[in-house]
Amino acid sequence: MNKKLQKQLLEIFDILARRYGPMQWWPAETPFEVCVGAILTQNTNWGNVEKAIVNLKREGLLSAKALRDVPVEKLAEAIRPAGYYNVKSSRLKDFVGWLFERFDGSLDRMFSGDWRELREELLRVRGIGRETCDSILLYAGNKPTFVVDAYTKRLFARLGVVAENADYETVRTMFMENLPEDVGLFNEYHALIVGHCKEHCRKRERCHGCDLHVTCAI
DNA sequence: GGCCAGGACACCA
DNA sequence: TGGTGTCATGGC
Repeated sequence: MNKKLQKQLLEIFDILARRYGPMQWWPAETPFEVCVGAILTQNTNWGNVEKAIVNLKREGLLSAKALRDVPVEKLAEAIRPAGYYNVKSSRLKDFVGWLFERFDGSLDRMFSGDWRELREELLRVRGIGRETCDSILLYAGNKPTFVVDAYTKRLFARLGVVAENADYETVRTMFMENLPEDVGLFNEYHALIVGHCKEHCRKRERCHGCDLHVTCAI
Protein backbone atom coordinates (compact mmCIF):
# COMPACT_ATOMS: atom_id res chain seq x y z
CA MET A 1 0.00 0.00 0.00
CA ASN A 2 1.50 3.30 -1.17
CA LYS A 3 -0.10 6.05 0.89
CA LYS A 4 0.69 8.80 -1.60
CA LEU A 5 -0.73 6.79 -4.48
CA GLN A 6 -3.81 5.90 -2.44
CA LYS A 7 -4.38 9.57 -1.76
CA GLN A 8 -4.15 10.34 -5.47
CA LEU A 9 -6.54 7.55 -6.42
CA LEU A 10 -9.07 8.69 -3.83
CA GLU A 11 -8.71 12.30 -4.96
CA ILE A 12 -9.45 11.33 -8.54
CA PHE A 13 -12.41 9.29 -7.35
CA ASP A 14 -13.78 12.27 -5.40
CA ILE A 15 -13.48 14.58 -8.39
CA LEU A 16 -15.34 12.12 -10.58
CA ALA A 17 -17.92 11.34 -7.90
CA ARG A 18 -18.73 14.99 -7.30
CA ARG A 19 -19.25 15.56 -10.99
CA TYR A 20 -20.99 12.41 -12.19
CA GLY A 21 -21.97 10.21 -9.26
CA PRO A 22 -23.67 8.13 -8.17
CA MET A 23 -23.64 6.01 -11.31
CA GLN A 24 -25.62 3.01 -9.98
CA TRP A 25 -23.97 0.47 -12.26
CA TRP A 26 -24.25 -2.03 -14.00
CA PRO A 27 -27.14 -0.99 -16.29
CA ALA A 28 -28.99 -4.32 -16.04
CA GLU A 29 -31.98 -5.78 -14.21
CA THR A 30 -30.44 -9.06 -13.08
CA PRO A 31 -26.99 -10.59 -12.44
CA PHE A 32 -27.48 -12.85 -15.45
CA GLU A 33 -28.18 -9.83 -17.63
CA VAL A 34 -24.87 -8.38 -16.39
CA CYS A 35 -23.04 -11.50 -17.56
CA VAL A 36 -24.67 -11.38 -20.98
CA GLY A 37 -24.05 -7.65 -21.31
CA ALA A 38 -20.40 -8.07 -20.32
CA ILE A 39 -19.86 -10.48 -23.22
CA LEU A 40 -21.93 -8.48 -25.70
CA THR A 41 -20.16 -5.20 -24.97
CA GLN A 42 -16.72 -6.53 -25.94
CA ASN A 43 -15.25 -3.84 -28.21
CA THR A 44 -18.75 -2.57 -28.89
CA ASN A 45 -20.75 0.57 -28.26
CA TRP A 46 -23.14 0.06 -25.36
CA GLY A 47 -26.07 1.44 -27.37
CA ASN A 48 -25.76 -1.50 -29.75
CA VAL A 49 -25.65 -3.90 -26.82
CA GLU A 50 -28.91 -2.48 -25.50
CA LYS A 51 -30.62 -3.27 -28.79
CA ALA A 52 -29.40 -6.85 -28.56
CA ILE A 53 -30.59 -7.15 -24.95
CA VAL A 54 -34.04 -5.89 -25.96
CA ASN A 55 -34.17 -8.59 -28.63
CA LEU A 56 -33.12 -11.28 -26.15
CA LYS A 57 -35.81 -10.20 -23.69
CA ARG A 58 -38.46 -10.14 -26.39
CA GLU A 59 -37.49 -13.65 -27.50
CA GLY A 60 -37.47 -14.91 -23.93
CA LEU A 61 -33.78 -15.74 -24.19
CA LEU A 62 -32.41 -13.91 -21.18
CA SER A 63 -31.86 -16.91 -18.93
CA ALA A 64 -29.17 -19.57 -18.70
CA LYS A 65 -31.56 -22.34 -19.67
CA ALA A 66 -32.99 -20.45 -22.65
CA LEU A 67 -29.53 -19.58 -23.94
CA ARG A 68 -28.42 -23.17 -23.54
CA ASP A 69 -31.39 -24.52 -25.48
CA VAL A 70 -31.76 -21.96 -28.28
CA PRO A 71 -30.16 -22.81 -31.65
CA VAL A 72 -26.97 -20.82 -32.06
CA GLU A 73 -28.21 -19.39 -35.38
CA LYS A 74 -31.30 -17.94 -33.73
CA LEU A 75 -29.18 -16.52 -30.93
CA ALA A 76 -26.81 -14.92 -33.41
CA GLU A 77 -29.72 -13.25 -35.20
CA ALA A 78 -31.09 -11.88 -31.93
CA ILE A 79 -27.79 -10.29 -30.91
CA ARG A 80 -26.95 -9.05 -34.40
CA PRO A 81 -27.06 -5.32 -33.48
CA ALA A 82 -24.22 -5.85 -30.99
CA GLY A 83 -21.81 -6.80 -33.78
CA TYR A 84 -19.48 -9.84 -33.97
CA TYR A 85 -22.69 -11.81 -33.66
CA ASN A 86 -21.19 -15.14 -34.77
CA VAL A 87 -18.36 -14.84 -32.27
CA LYS A 88 -20.52 -13.61 -29.43
CA SER A 89 -23.32 -16.14 -29.90
CA SER A 90 -20.84 -18.98 -29.50
CA ARG A 91 -19.24 -17.23 -26.52
CA LEU A 92 -22.62 -16.98 -24.80
CA LYS A 93 -23.18 -20.66 -25.56
CA ASP A 94 -19.78 -21.55 -24.12
CA PHE A 95 -20.45 -19.54 -20.96
CA VAL A 96 -23.85 -21.06 -20.18
CA GLY A 97 -22.60 -24.50 -21.17
CA TRP A 98 -19.85 -24.16 -18.59
CA LEU A 99 -22.30 -22.68 -16.07
CA PHE A 100 -24.51 -25.76 -16.30
CA GLU A 101 -21.59 -28.14 -16.27
CA ARG A 102 -20.05 -26.62 -13.14
CA PHE A 103 -22.94 -25.01 -11.24
CA ASP A 104 -26.13 -26.52 -12.61
CA GLY A 105 -26.83 -23.25 -14.44
CA SER A 106 -26.98 -21.25 -11.19
CA LEU A 107 -25.15 -17.94 -10.76
CA ASP A 108 -25.84 -18.11 -7.01
CA ARG A 109 -23.89 -21.35 -6.82
CA MET A 110 -21.19 -19.93 -9.08
CA PHE A 111 -20.67 -16.99 -6.76
CA SER A 112 -20.96 -18.97 -3.52
CA GLY A 113 -17.35 -20.16 -3.33
CA ASP A 114 -13.97 -18.43 -3.22
CA TRP A 115 -14.10 -15.69 -5.81
CA ARG A 116 -10.36 -15.71 -6.52
CA GLU A 117 -10.58 -19.35 -7.52
CA LEU A 118 -13.70 -18.59 -9.53
CA ARG A 119 -11.78 -15.85 -11.36
CA GLU A 120 -9.09 -18.29 -12.45
CA GLU A 121 -11.69 -20.76 -13.64
CA LEU A 122 -13.78 -18.15 -15.47
CA LEU A 123 -10.67 -16.97 -17.30
CA ARG A 124 -10.32 -20.45 -18.78
CA VAL A 125 -13.81 -20.27 -20.34
CA ARG A 126 -13.56 -19.41 -24.03
CA GLY A 127 -14.61 -15.85 -24.68
CA ILE A 128 -14.21 -14.70 -21.08
CA GLY A 129 -11.15 -12.47 -20.98
CA ARG A 130 -9.90 -10.42 -18.06
CA GLU A 131 -12.21 -7.45 -18.39
CA THR A 132 -15.30 -9.55 -19.00
CA CYS A 133 -14.37 -11.79 -16.08
CA ASP A 134 -13.85 -8.92 -13.64
CA SER A 135 -17.04 -7.20 -14.82
CA ILE A 136 -19.01 -10.35 -14.07
CA LEU A 137 -17.38 -10.81 -10.66
CA LEU A 138 -17.83 -7.19 -9.58
CA TYR A 139 -21.15 -6.20 -11.11
CA ALA A 140 -23.01 -9.52 -11.09
CA GLY A 141 -21.39 -11.11 -8.04
CA ASN A 142 -20.42 -8.15 -5.86
CA LYS A 143 -16.86 -9.44 -5.52
CA PRO A 144 -14.09 -6.90 -4.75
CA THR A 145 -12.14 -7.08 -8.02
CA PHE A 146 -11.23 -4.00 -10.04
CA VAL A 147 -12.33 -3.78 -13.67
CA VAL A 148 -9.79 -2.36 -16.11
CA ASP A 149 -10.90 -1.36 -19.59
CA ALA A 150 -9.59 0.76 -22.46
CA TYR A 151 -10.94 3.89 -20.76
CA THR A 152 -9.18 3.09 -17.49
CA LYS A 153 -5.83 2.53 -19.17
CA ARG A 154 -6.18 5.63 -21.33
CA LEU A 155 -7.19 7.97 -18.53
CA PHE A 156 -4.67 6.80 -15.93
CA ALA A 157 -1.85 6.67 -18.46
CA ARG A 158 -2.60 10.29 -19.36
CA LEU A 159 -2.69 11.17 -15.69
CA GLY A 160 0.76 9.60 -15.38
CA VAL A 161 -0.35 7.00 -12.84
CA VAL A 162 0.42 3.96 -15.01
CA ALA A 163 2.67 3.38 -18.01
CA GLU A 164 1.18 3.91 -21.46
CA ASN A 165 1.68 0.24 -22.37
CA ALA A 166 0.93 -1.28 -18.95
CA ASP A 167 -0.82 -4.62 -19.22
CA TYR A 168 -4.16 -5.51 -17.66
CA GLU A 169 -2.97 -7.22 -14.49
CA THR A 170 -0.47 -4.47 -13.76
CA VAL A 171 -3.17 -1.80 -13.83
CA ARG A 172 -5.65 -3.92 -11.89
CA THR A 173 -3.08 -4.68 -9.22
CA MET A 174 -2.16 -1.01 -8.94
CA PHE A 175 -5.76 -0.17 -8.05
CA MET A 176 -6.35 -3.13 -5.78
CA GLU A 177 -3.15 -2.71 -3.78
CA ASN A 178 -3.67 1.00 -3.24
CA LEU A 179 -7.37 1.24 -2.51
CA PRO A 180 -9.37 -0.18 0.39
CA GLU A 181 -10.95 -3.50 -0.59
CA ASP A 182 -14.46 -2.17 -0.99
CA VAL A 183 -16.95 -3.54 -3.49
CA GLY A 184 -18.97 -0.32 -3.48
CA LEU A 185 -15.87 1.76 -4.18
CA PHE A 186 -14.62 -0.53 -6.99
CA ASN A 187 -18.11 -0.57 -8.51
CA GLU A 188 -18.53 3.18 -8.53
CA TYR A 189 -14.93 3.96 -9.50
CA HIS A 190 -15.01 1.98 -12.73
CA ALA A 191 -18.45 3.30 -13.60
CA LEU A 192 -17.22 6.86 -13.08
CA ILE A 193 -14.18 6.27 -15.29
CA VAL A 194 -16.43 5.09 -18.10
CA GLY A 195 -18.88 7.93 -17.56
CA HIS A 196 -16.10 10.50 -17.63
CA CYS A 197 -14.29 9.07 -20.64
CA LYS A 198 -17.44 8.75 -22.71
CA GLU A 199 -17.79 12.47 -22.32
CA HIS A 200 -14.17 13.59 -22.68
CA CYS A 201 -11.64 11.04 -23.80
CA ARG A 202 -11.10 10.15 -27.45
CA LYS A 203 -8.78 7.51 -28.73
CA ARG A 204 -6.16 9.60 -30.45
CA GLU A 205 -6.67 12.87 -28.69
CA ARG A 206 -5.98 14.11 -25.24
CA CYS A 207 -8.94 15.05 -23.09
CA HIS A 208 -10.72 18.28 -23.91
CA GLY A 209 -11.99 20.16 -20.91
CA CYS A 210 -11.05 17.33 -18.62
CA ASP A 211 -11.34 18.46 -15.01
CA LEU A 212 -8.81 15.88 -13.90
CA HIS A 213 -5.94 17.48 -15.78
CA VAL A 214 -6.68 20.81 -14.20
CA THR A 215 -7.58 19.75 -10.70
CA CYS A 216 -5.26 16.85 -9.92
CA ALA A 217 -1.75 17.85 -8.96
CA ILE A 218 -0.27 14.68 -10.40
C1' DG B 1 -17.67 7.93 -45.82
C1' DG B 2 -14.32 7.12 -42.17
C1' DC B 3 -13.75 6.50 -37.36
C1' DC B 4 -14.87 4.46 -33.20
C1' DA B 5 -16.96 1.62 -29.54
C1' DG B 6 -16.88 -0.60 -21.80
C1' DG B 7 -12.27 -7.32 -26.07
C1' DA B 8 -10.81 -11.87 -26.96
C1' DC B 9 -8.33 -15.09 -29.44
C1' DA B 10 -5.46 -17.41 -32.88
C1' DC B 11 -1.22 -17.20 -35.01
C1' DC B 12 3.40 -15.77 -35.49
C1' DA B 13 8.32 -14.65 -34.52
C1' DT C 1 5.85 -11.46 -24.26
C1' DG C 2 4.62 -8.64 -27.98
C1' DG C 3 2.68 -7.51 -32.47
C1' DT C 4 -0.98 -8.26 -35.94
C1' DG C 5 -5.28 -9.87 -38.22
C1' DT C 6 -10.09 -11.15 -37.46
C1' DC C 7 -14.64 -10.66 -35.97
C1' DA C 8 -19.31 -6.61 -37.50
C1' DT C 9 -23.01 -3.42 -36.25
C1' DG C 10 -24.70 1.31 -35.80
C1' DG C 11 -24.09 6.28 -34.46
C1' DC C 12 -21.88 10.48 -35.44
